[in-house]
Amino acid sequence: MSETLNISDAEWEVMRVVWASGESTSQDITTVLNGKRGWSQSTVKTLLGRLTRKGYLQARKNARHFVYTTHLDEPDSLKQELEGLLSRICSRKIPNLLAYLIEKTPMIAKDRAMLEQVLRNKQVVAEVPCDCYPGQCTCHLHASGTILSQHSNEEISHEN
Amino acid sequence: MSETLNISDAEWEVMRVVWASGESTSQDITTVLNGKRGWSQSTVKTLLGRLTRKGYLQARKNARHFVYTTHLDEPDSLKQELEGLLSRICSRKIPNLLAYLIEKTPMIAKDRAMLEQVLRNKQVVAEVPCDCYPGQCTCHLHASGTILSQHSNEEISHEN
DNA sequence: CGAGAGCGTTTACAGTTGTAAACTTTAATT
DNA sequence: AATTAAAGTTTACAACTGTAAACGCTCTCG
Repeated sequence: MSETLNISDAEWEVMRVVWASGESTSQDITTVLNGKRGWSQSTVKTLLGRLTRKGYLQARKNARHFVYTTHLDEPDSLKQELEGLLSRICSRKIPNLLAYLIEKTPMIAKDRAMLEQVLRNKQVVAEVPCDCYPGQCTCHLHASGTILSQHSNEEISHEN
Repeated sequence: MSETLNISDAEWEVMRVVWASGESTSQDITTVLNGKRGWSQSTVKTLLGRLTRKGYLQARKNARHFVYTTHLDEPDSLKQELEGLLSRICSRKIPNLLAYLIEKTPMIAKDRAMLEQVLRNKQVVAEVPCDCYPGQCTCHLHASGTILSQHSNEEISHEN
């Protein structure tokens, strides 16, 4: 339905306030972000405008003022942003990345137990296919026709 | 030493080619990215220029042409980009995010075993502190002075 | 040695982002 | 009803991105 979610860093700061309080006035948000980032009311208002235009926030008229709410879910939104980043590397390398994340994330015993449980239930496959475009991953080095010509002695054909 | 790594999506496409082949000429890269994204030689050259200026790529003069290399490590670079995203949510919520990532990442048995091992070795703490700025996380709702003023009690909910 | 091929550099240009001032509309107060 | 304060809207503007054409230097081939 929605296009790819696209929330900038500054916009995310605003979203966090809305997510935290459920409903926020422009003033609420300004108070928080002025404290955290020193932003002026103008800045927050611009961000609110952009987020509303993008459809990520709804402005509802309250007795005196506008109240902003969102239909977006915070963890879901972050997941979407994560997808983009994770697609930057070969899917075969992602488990290693996960290992790193697990190592560096502080957690309590319950978290660890939960993750262990998830892992225990995890279905594995016989082989994870490399999803990279040839020439962007070493998985393809041994593949048949490598796109790259070995730049050595031969001169190059100029296509167009 | 280096500032926060900052590689845009388009630049990353170029980096991937260099990472994959170790050494690439502008032409190598153009070939790959023309195939994958339809980019012209000009586009690739611009990107190469920007990456070189940022210090992410080195241009070394070979016999006839330039060869680009990098000192950056691909997984490390991605980790750095990930940090930025992960700092968008409360550190207490990260384990749940990890659970999601584990679930959705296809892996082979060895990967799962490796992750299980990592988890087994994982040190846990008694409590994970909320690292959010007050007003940006519900962890702070019960904290003493809430920054946000409660806006009026009367609710106007015209939800559709 | 001159011409063309190849490659890096400069310039271009629209769209997004970060930050904010100025302007306008609306609602509360006197 | 006029004034004013608050909130939304418009305008601003530089930096960064995505995409690419034009320009210029150098190396190689004839």
